[in-house]
Amino acid sequence: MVENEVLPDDPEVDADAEEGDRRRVGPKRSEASTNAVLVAAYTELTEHGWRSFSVDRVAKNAKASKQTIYRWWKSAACLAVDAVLGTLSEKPVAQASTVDVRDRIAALIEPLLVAVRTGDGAHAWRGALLAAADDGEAGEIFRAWFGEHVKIPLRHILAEQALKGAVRRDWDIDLATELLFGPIWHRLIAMRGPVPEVYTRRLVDSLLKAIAPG
Amino acid sequence: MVENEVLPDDPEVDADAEEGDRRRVGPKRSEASTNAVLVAAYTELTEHGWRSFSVDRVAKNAKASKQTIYRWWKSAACLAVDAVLGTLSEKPVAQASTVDVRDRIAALIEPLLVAVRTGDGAHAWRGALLAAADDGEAGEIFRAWFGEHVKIPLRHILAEQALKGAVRRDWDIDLATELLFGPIWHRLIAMRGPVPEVYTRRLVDSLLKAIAPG
Amino acid sequence: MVENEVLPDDPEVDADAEEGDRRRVGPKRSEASTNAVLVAAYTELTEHGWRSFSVDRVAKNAKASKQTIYRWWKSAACLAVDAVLGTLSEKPVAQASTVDVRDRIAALIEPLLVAVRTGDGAHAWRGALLAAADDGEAGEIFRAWFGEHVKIPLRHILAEQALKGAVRRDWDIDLATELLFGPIWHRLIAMRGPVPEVYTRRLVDSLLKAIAPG
Amino acid sequence: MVENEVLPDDPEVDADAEEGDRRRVGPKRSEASTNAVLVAAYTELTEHGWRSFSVDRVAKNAKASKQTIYRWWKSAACLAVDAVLGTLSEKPVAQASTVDVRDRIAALIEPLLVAVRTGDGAHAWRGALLAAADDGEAGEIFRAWFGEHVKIPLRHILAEQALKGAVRRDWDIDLATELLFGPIWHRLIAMRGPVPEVYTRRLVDSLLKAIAPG
DNA sequence: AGATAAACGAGACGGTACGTCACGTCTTAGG
DNA sequence: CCTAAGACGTGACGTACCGTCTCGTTTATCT
Repeated sequence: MVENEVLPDDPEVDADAEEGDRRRVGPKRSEASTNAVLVAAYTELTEHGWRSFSVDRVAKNAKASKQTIYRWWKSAACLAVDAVLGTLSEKPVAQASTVDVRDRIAALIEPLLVAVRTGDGAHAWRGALLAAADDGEAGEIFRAWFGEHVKIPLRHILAEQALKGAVRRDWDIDLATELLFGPIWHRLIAMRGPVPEVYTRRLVDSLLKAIAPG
Repeated sequence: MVENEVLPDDPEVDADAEEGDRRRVGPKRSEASTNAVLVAAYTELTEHGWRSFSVDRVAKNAKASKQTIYRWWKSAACLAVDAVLGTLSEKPVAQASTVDVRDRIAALIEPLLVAVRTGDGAHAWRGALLAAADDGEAGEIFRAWFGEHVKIPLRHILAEQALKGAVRRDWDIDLATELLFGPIWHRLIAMRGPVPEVYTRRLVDSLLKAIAPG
Repeated sequence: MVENEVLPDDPEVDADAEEGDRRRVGPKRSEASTNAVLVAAYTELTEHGWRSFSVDRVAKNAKASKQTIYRWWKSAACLAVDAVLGTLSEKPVAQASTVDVRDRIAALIEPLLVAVRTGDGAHAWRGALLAAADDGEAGEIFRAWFGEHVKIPLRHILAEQALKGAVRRDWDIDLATELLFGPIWHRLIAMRGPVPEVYTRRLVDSLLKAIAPG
Repeated sequence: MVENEVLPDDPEVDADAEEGDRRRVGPKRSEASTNAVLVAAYTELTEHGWRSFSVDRVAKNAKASKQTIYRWWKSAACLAVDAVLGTLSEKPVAQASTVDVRDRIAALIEPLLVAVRTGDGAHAWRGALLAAADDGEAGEIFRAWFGEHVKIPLRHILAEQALKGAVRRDWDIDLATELLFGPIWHRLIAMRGPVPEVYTRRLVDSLLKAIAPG
């Protein structure tokens, strides 16, 4: 789950310091409220899209106060991005390098492709994308998630392939990610349509062809 | 220039009807006003982005009344899309089939790539895309333009190549367009950044490799 | 009725100028809306008092928008004062100097005393007073009204009496008004109670005694 | 000092009951905190007036928690009234009946008149009055104080004068107090201005004249 | 010396209202 | 009949406070 980081500065770092634990007092962030807001925000995206995304409505549906929302999320856009990213599996399983490279790459786009298969999922993801494109902070959150969950794993995979000579020498991680995801955004954003069911193989093929050596 | 078609009633159809010359009287649409609105809308996109796009502000800056805007454009999104698309050259010159295929494909993306090279252009195009993604009508306008100026020309080119055997038999126009444009959207929308200057060749190459026969 | 003056600058002044009529175009202020707001504001005062006076509620009850309220009144306090002062008879009839001085003075406080006789009236007037005391602009409006409808008439009356020798030479209009009205505010504000029914004579007597010559 | 009575239910009543001594344990009310809150509340009144009086701000400035404030004062209005009344001298010295009656009456209004001479004092007192007028409980507190420190002493004085025949037979304590204080409220509330420096004599004179026999 | 309980600072929470902004519609007067 | 100007009802914005509540810490008194 990606959020505005409010972590209480890593207590274990100085926990064994003699006495200097200057810990917060007072009530803690309410988990129930947080979850209700995230769910309501996701629903809001599916029902009203990004342009008509209303924090008032999210607050009402989550039985939360607007103040609570603005306390933990910098903007409506951040909330929208967070709500959608949070629905994806927390951590992609690190895959052994013996697995077929096609499958390993496919695993990076599969969760997203599954999510946008349904109408609601497509609406929500389109909304999150638009929010991330509208708002600087939300963009940061999205790109941070994208870097961690996509770019870094993909870089590992391709670096291995490069060692084997299966990838041209001047391969570029940016080119690779945009070949994998660009087509999805095209369908989702520019064409405003659903993303077809059988699509994974096509994307992986395009990528592998484009960066094949020779 | 793409606009909400309000050209009603094709005057020549019933002009010579027996006495139906119920022709419009009064002043015609003011060209000056139209242009001022389009310019103001473009500026609005570059300065405020799509989320904060304000028709009130456009009207004020264009010294036009809101009524005038709503008379000729169905929504703010339509206006935004129209304002941006209108800045592209009216008609791509139909190119002889003798020209190199790389250059002919490049000509389809070149105007867009040139436009988004500047910060303002990137903001404006990003805004137009978001508007088209937000709003059904605006999406139609965008896709109509895209079909006419990109998809049809590209289809012609690829069909010719297919005849020469330079393109695999199962080539698909949708796959082709999304390979050409997807990466641009990825940079513009998902990464919220500028699009690099030397990019055309890379896109054309990716496409040709992906649809190369064999 | 006392309001933020938006009078269209006295058109008859330059109406007969040859051509320079730079008149406003566009819709005029809606009388219906104005009245509905004033009524709702008065009711709001009687039902919730000044501290809990809510512009949102006034707007809702008047079926008006908050924008409309803020367009014509500088603040909630100004609206509250205006709503209450507007319920008093527009102009006190100018009275002949032959009428008994007691009655002429009584006529200055009678409308107010009648108004605060009922519970609602007392609540409303208390609210208006508090609003005028809270807010600078609202205070101006109240004092302007007070000057015009009370101080000036009272000064005339007392000046006449002074000529007859019925009033001491060093009479002071401020002293006079505060002797007449101070007791009312004491009852209304400090004691938070109603103002007794038979009260006029007492106030007039106190005043006349205090400024009697000798 | 006038406060919401939170006396711990008269312990001596049942203290010697057989085993009912369920006495309080734990820390007592913190005097430092109480004073800090009262000072902060007074400052808040002088700086923001009553309408914008904020308990949050008082708590922050007093380095107290809101809980502590709400534990000891029923409402913001009560706190405001308490903070202002607390600044007046605790007990007016009971004056011998040989002192001149003018001076004895003057002593009842002098502390207030001195307090409102400064800008801050006038703001604070205006605020306290408005708070007392807005809120029922705060009004009670104010009127209780007023009864004890003004009405009762004044009644004694006037009763003595009545015995001497210096006051008309139908004198009324309410009339007397409102003649003494009404003018002050008029200046403070209705005119929103300062109260002039030389004023005491005028008020006492008005009162004595109004209730003089004959 | 515990154990118990209240007071305290801090501050999160569900709410209500604020005053502003923008929406899309409607009204007026001028050309 | 188009246009500029702009008032209107609607509704969302992001902020400020409200009064209640939950924390963990700090006293004070009672076992």
